[in-house]
Amino acid sequence: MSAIDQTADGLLAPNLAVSTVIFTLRTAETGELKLAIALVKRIRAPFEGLWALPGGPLKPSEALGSAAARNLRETTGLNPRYLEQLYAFGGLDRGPGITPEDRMISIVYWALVGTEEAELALANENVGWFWIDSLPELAFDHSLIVEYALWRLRNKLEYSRLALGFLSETFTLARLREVYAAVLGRDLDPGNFRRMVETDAAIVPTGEKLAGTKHRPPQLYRYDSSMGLTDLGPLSRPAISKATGEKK
Amino acid sequence: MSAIDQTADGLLAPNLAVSTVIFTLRTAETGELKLAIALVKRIRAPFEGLWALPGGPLKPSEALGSAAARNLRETTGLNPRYLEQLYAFGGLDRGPGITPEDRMISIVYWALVGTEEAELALANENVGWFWIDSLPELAFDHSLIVEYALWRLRNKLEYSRLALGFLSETFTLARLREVYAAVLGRDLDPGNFRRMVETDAAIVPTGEKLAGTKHRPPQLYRYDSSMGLTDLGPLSRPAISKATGEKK
DNA sequence: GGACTAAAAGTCAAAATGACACTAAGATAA
DNA sequence: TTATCTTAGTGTCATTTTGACTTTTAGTCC
Repeated sequence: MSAIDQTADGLLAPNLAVSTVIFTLRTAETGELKLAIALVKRIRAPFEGLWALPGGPLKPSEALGSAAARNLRETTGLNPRYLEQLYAFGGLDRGPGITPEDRMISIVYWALVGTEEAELALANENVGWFWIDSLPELAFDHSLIVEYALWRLRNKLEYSRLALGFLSETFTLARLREVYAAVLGRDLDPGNFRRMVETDAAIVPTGEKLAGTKHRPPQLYRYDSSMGLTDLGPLSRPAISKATGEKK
Repeated sequence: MSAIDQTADGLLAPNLAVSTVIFTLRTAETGELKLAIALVKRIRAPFEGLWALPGGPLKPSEALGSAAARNLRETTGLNPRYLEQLYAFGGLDRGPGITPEDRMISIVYWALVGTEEAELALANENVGWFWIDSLPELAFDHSLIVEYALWRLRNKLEYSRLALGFLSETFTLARLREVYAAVLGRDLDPGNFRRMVETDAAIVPTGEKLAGTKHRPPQLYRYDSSMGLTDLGPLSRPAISKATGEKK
């Protein structure tokens, strides 16, 4: 049961796993949107009984991002709206009682899933959503990982369209503003927020209004998905050696 | 010589390597600073004879960042001024002729080394500096990796103090501006640049001036290193499971 | 002393930002 | 039928930030 094996050239190959921080927004009892993540309960040592990030080993002929997406589907039954690599954690101090022999390299992704879908996600005694502001004790160094993922999410939200990853096809500006408020943890001025969104060519009015409110009916907007939620630079292109570069 | 081995639980563990994109600035024949990276020549298949990023396997009880720093020392004889994880590349299409059995996961770091030190770095027929704007054909998907590292460097330069990673203890504003120009590939207005730097409390005048110029002697500045070159968020803290969190 | 060079300081208009006030369009209550 | 409530949507204004540019300063070189 050792996590380490001898490779052909005499070096020790540490075990490799892919985990994902899955964010969603859910409606709290107070009626406001709140940020939550998906956790699974560990059913074996170490840290048996504690909550941890969903994850698993990497399959032999599986790309890293595919492994994260598969894992997300298997634990929540959902497809991510957005998926990005977060960081590779491979320190030797990833938890008390972890010896260098048990050493584990985790390639961690983070994902956004829609508010509506998240309600339908499978949840049982071993899988569940947890409010980001009141997480239980987590296994390994997963608390740090979640903290870092949250930091990235908050940063990116301010200079990208990531917020749309939480919403469905059409939405009102008030709803979009709620997303920002929930993630950033502070309210935004409605007027200034509207000005900001209107300068973004990727967010366009549908022409229809949302009926049934007890006040003036708001305009519905749509996201022009040809523009992408964020700028990943060269990584958005397929990975091809410019050298002998054929293949597409 | 297979790159894959059977682990105890029956899964195949892919080989894992750590590579680094090492940036420096060097003085070109024209006298201006230009961005360069360190490459090593491959002495075995695949891609034998082509240039590649310096890297090597991860040692059993070595942290990922330590492996990158060690590797940097071994290939250039230098210590990095700045070192940050870039990305984990683990796709199945990392180069022509690479089968799923040869699959390799590369955890790539990027580093900055000082302009002065870089001149002293070891260079022979198998290691050398290459101008970023005229790279040779690279092995594997290393062209993409370099492109991505450059994109990150350029982005971070604009909202951090990373430029100082290329310079030594004291420097003039003109020199610092040269660094920006070299990395970003465009000139900056001297007046506006000065205004920007002067709002940064981490860059302070030493009180001394640089003599020997054929014009008005410029003020020397120093970097207050208590502030850090960039904000890495929660990752700047030591990784400790909040759970049973002792250890420092 | 005059020409030359880059340092350093200053000017100014345009653009972006933050804090508000005001008007519009519906539902609901009197 | 009219007043009230609530949020949508528009408009204003002062402050800050940004980019382009001018002027003055302190040295070297001839």
